[in-house]
Amino acid sequence: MILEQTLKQSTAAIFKEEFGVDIPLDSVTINITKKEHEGDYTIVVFPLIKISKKSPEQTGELLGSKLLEKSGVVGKYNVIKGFLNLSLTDAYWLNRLKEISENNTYGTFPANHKKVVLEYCGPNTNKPLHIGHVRNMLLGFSMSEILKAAGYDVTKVNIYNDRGIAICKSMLAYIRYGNNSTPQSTGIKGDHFVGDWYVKWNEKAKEELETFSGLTGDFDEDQKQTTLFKEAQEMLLKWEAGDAETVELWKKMNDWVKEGFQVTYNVMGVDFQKDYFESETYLLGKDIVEEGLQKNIFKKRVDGAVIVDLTPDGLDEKVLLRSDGTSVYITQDLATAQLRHEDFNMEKMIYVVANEQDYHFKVLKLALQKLGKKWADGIYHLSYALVESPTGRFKSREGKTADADDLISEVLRIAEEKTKELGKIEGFTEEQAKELYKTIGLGALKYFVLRVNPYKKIIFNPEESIDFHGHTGPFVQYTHARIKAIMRKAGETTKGFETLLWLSAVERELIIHLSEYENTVQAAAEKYDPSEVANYIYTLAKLYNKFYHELPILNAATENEKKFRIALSNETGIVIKKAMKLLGIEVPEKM
RNA sequence: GGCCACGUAGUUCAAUGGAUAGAACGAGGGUUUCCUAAACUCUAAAUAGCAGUUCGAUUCUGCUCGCGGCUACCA
Repeated sequence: MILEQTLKQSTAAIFKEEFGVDIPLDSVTINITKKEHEGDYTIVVFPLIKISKKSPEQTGELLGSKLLEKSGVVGKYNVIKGFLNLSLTDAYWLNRLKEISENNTYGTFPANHKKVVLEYCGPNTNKPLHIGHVRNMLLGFSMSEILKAAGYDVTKVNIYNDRGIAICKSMLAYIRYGNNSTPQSTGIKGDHFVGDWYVKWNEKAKEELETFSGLTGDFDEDQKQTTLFKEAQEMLLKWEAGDAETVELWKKMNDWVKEGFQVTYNVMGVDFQKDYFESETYLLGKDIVEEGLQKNIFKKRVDGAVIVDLTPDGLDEKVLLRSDGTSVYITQDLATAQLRHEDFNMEKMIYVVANEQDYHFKVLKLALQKLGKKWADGIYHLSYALVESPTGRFKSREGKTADADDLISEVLRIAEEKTKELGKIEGFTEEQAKELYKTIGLGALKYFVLRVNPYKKIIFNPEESIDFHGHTGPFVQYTHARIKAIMRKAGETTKGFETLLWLSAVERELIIHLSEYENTVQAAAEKYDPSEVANYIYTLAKLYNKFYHELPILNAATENEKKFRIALSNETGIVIKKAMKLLGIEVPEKM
């Protein structure tokens, strides 16, 4: 914040004056004062004693007295060991609150005209979305909101892995056992419908394997012996050859899947401005490989495969094109990256992809950089850890517990149950009640996922339902609803307040925290980390509840105090709503 | 084997190299003639281990142990 900057500068000026030394602003560390000590901000004086050549206490005392004298905002100070605790004047904080509440775009930064392309979700079209996609979508969507607030021009894109052997397995099982059924005829959501045929294929392949002997026990390996696998491979070849019948079925099934996904996207509240399809890009990329060969950056190995040698960068040799001239995964990613550069000419390209692919993205970025593509510097892999069950990684065969749609309906069900238990829906229409369950249920789920730092794995126990108390989405939502109740009662007659007030500790803490919001948005954008925002909101809500409990608002002793507390409540409500929006979470007016 | 993450109360998560490591859930106690008790409040409870750098280390370095991922002409 500006204030911290000011304090640093004042400190530097004082040191210049007292000791004739220019100190770098970075050497002044300022923290929020720990609550067991008196003060708002704390300057750590240890790093400064080398210059002052005095004890930490003396240095702190000197700096404190000078700041008190000159800064105009410091009301008092105390020194404990090497820590200088500064208390700013009540007037400063009251004016700060005014400033914030008069700023309609508080927490949103002016447009910086930098274009960001953000890829997230990246589903396969042979099975429904699972809990990993949920984390991905929440991170991706939230990151786009945060970057927008930080001033970036964000375009969200999706990538569909819509080709390959897996989808052929679904198609094959459908042809054999599907009897021309459809999602419509069966009432099954499209992505689940297609996923069921994928499961069917696996079942049948296992049945077939029972007739074999001399297996390795590794299904991935053994399945290759089955006729079902061979047929799927044949189908893939037909697809690649453009066989009309195969392509038609493929399109039909892909459309079902995408319709199904769209339903989930809508519930989750996520969207995309552009879709990319591997089926359209998997053949591209050879030009880029050729370009690399021309420039002598890539090499053709004796067996004919094209590789990039990344051993100087601490990585390995990586194959970019098979010896038979066909593409591998990274070939198309090189192409897709190039395509997006041409489509958007972006400054940054963010990939929200699980950390299993850390290596892949290192290679991708390096390969493009070696080709001299400057825009590749803007590639950032927002890597996140997997969601695991207490017993380890969710396997698709564990089925229901990891399915995204099941997870969502479960959390909505719990929201309904708990809300009814608490008798919170008096006066709600059926429609409004449904809306509330959705708000709260999704709020719980989204917050649960987003409050955790992306690089940390999330342990999710499907046996224990997601919590609605404590450090949760509903807690924050409840705080917002409380504030709105106050605002409804306060009406319009209480605008503005005089800054001649004495602040209590909670009020002061609340204003300080509100004034940290801008920093939080910026930090979250810089670190690509929505959990910064999630943790910020929790502290804000927690402080507000404390304030609400300790002090009367509508029944405050004086009219001015009342106006001030209403303004403080109002602003807290606004910031909660804004910040929750950055996480893609709605907040209710009543709950 | 090599490379990359991670390891904090019983559990799930916090902590720009700074003070007595914060919360939540769970456990045990308290608060409702008072603006929504999905709240507030008190108590017990943790840095995997060993060295090193530093005035100061959960944070940086090295080693050990543990867990996971990557190590494909799969995606």
